[in-house]
Amino acid sequence: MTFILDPSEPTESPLLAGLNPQQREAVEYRGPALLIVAGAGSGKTSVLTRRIASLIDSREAWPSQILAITFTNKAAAEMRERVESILGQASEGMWISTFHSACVRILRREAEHFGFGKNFTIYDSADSRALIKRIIRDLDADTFGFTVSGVAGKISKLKNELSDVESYARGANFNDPQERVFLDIFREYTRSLQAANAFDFDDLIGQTVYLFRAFPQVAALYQRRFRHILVDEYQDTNHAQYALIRELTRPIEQNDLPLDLQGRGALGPASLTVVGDSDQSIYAFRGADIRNIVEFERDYVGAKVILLEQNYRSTQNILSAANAVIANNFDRIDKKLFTVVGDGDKIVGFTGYSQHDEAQFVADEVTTLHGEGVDYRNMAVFYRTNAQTRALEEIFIRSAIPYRVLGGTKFYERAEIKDAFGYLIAVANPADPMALRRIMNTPKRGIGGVTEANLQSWADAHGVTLRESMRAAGEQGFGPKITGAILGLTKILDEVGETADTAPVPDILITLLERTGFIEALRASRDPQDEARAENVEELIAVTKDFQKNNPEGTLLEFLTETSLVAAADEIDDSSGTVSLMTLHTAKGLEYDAVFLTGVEEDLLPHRMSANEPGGPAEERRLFYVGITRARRKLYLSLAMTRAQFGDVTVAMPSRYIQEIPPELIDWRQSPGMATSRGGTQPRALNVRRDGGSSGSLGTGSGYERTSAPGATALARAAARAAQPKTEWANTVTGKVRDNGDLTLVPGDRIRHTDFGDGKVTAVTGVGPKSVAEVQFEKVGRKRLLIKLAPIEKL
DNA sequence: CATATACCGCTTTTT
DNA sequence: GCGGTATATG
Repeated sequence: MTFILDPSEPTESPLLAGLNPQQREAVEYRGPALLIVAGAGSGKTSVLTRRIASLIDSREAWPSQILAITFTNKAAAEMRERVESILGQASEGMWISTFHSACVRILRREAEHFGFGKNFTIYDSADSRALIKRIIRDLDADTFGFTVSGVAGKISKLKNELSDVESYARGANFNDPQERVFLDIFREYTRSLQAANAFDFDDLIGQTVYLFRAFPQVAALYQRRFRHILVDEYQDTNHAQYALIRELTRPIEQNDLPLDLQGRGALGPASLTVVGDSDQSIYAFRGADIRNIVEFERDYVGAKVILLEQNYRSTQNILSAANAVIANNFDRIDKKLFTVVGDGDKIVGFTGYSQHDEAQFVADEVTTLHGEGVDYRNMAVFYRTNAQTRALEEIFIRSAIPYRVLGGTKFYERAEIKDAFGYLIAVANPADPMALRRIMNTPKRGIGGVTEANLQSWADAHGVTLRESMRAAGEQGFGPKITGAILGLTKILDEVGETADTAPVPDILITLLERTGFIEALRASRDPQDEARAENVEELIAVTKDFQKNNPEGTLLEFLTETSLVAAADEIDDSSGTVSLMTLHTAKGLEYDAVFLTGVEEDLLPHRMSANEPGGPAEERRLFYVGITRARRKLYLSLAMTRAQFGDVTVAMPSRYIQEIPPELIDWRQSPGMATSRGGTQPRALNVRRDGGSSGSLGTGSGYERTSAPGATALARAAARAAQPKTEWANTVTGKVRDNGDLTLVPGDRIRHTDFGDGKVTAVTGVGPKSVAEVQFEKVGRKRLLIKLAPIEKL
């Protein structure tokens, strides 16, 4: 974040140095409630950190009286660092964390008040779905048309509204068999979580609210502790989160205080600061309620509102585009971002013939920018859906561009990693049957589905947990081999479990994996993929060692908590020197010198699925707006004319949002209007109806003349599909991955690339499978290629 | 009970 | 174009 430093200003306090008047007021204002309406890039993080620092610096608050809620753990860590660097001291006791992390912390301390243990498991969405799937099967609910995702979505929605089984039942229509069955599922789901000593993601918030409401003396504990509460990204809070803040900012009832503190004068409500921008609200789909911010002044009477409109991040061209786009959302308070840094470069537009072509454009620009001195870590590629990464990754690998995909969080989703976690959870929380089921027969021990079901029904009949049923396997008439296998596993879990609270996490994991032969089984397997799986598990061991190094006192429970609550953006490693690839949602709150916004097409952005939802297109527009405003200096908008979905090719149309940007702000390298299905140069789609006609051609053709391309009209679609082999598009890149084995190249070699044609190697860097050739192609210029994977042959 | 094969449905975004 | 599930076979 940069600030304009005006040397003429008195520097009365370093806390206020370089702030504009509104920012300054946001730091200094004192009162019960403050809403900071902060446009994109208006320096709100700096304002928040300085506000916290100033509260501590002036002795108005101890660090331990501060609770700051951020959207990601990474943002929390950064905020803590910055507060500490301003104050020049550690700020012990300050809570800066996400909603979910803060609630876990509270719940671990207080869970025993209402029938949970502090060692509860956190079910991620995959766990929830697995449980729901089981319940649907057990209740034969699929015959009523219930799907796992449907039920999961509905339950999540209800929990975000703080509904539980009872309150839902009160309003339910029992004449509707569907509703009765849903209620059964919901009830069973809730019961299962309770029995498993587990919370799902939504429970973490909802149950904390329940805890505060049901146990006022517990609430008073936290109301008394947190005197200053600050919430970032307030526009994306849902009802449960809103209620949580509401509970924490309640005046404290005298008789809820411990006796020795009663009668020592009333303690008013904590002061609340929220920061948000309704134009950046992009989580309505998961229950975020924009009214939380719109109605803040009504909820907190006497609240002060401060507007931050000056942008310190982007060039004026980027801001003008952003302003123009968001102005199309009616029903918003008009707010115009401005800057004093000047127009900057134009936005660059590009239309590829396929998503590979588009990806190649992005890769080429990344390489060019890198050549101009822009570090890889200052570039990011955004997209609407995770599926879009495939083409980008393919091309990036071949172009030898270091990149990282955020939020695929593939690692923790891998089966072998979930299995390893299954062992850890089984040790930490013996009541959890889901973890147990995962590992019962991994590695293979001959305990199959039938045995598992028998163990479960014995458990149900005797009213005990699955784990206890396993301990009693000897009484259940299994064969000697199976009984031995069950008891053997139980013994290992029980013995390791005794050290669960004290032993270092890597020791626990290694002991479990060794005694169960988990890794050994993977290594011994003849499936070649199992070797990679074994390596992944080794990687997990490294992760636990890392954790223990950073948290010498860290326990298994803390490790499990930390790994359950990672957000996509937490994975960014600022020192890594890689280009970041992420969804537009993940991009919120981040900023980069150069931003590539890809797939700006109808049905993708706005996404097809959002079309029918009320408020859908407007939310998609905010998403686009968020993407644009992440860019500091260079913004690229790209799209493809065809996109492969489900394997076959579909025609894509430029997004309506592109038209909302004043044309003079965009420099089209290859405009959507340049090529049509009929092989002509009719303007395509932009400002044009589908039946042709002409007007508003954007950009002027330059260099790329196509003889044919997939069609833009419905009529042309069939013809395009039948007639066009990909190879006819000279600028496209084939989707094949190949392996050139040990092919070595030296400068001077001539090569032929399936897409780029002939060229001469000018330099070779790197060793072994990572060696990269720099090639001067005759037609398309200079490119970097990963020798092992590029579709090339030596001439 | 484990392994191999065929098929279906699906993909929006996330803590 | 994939991953998960249902089915058949050893």
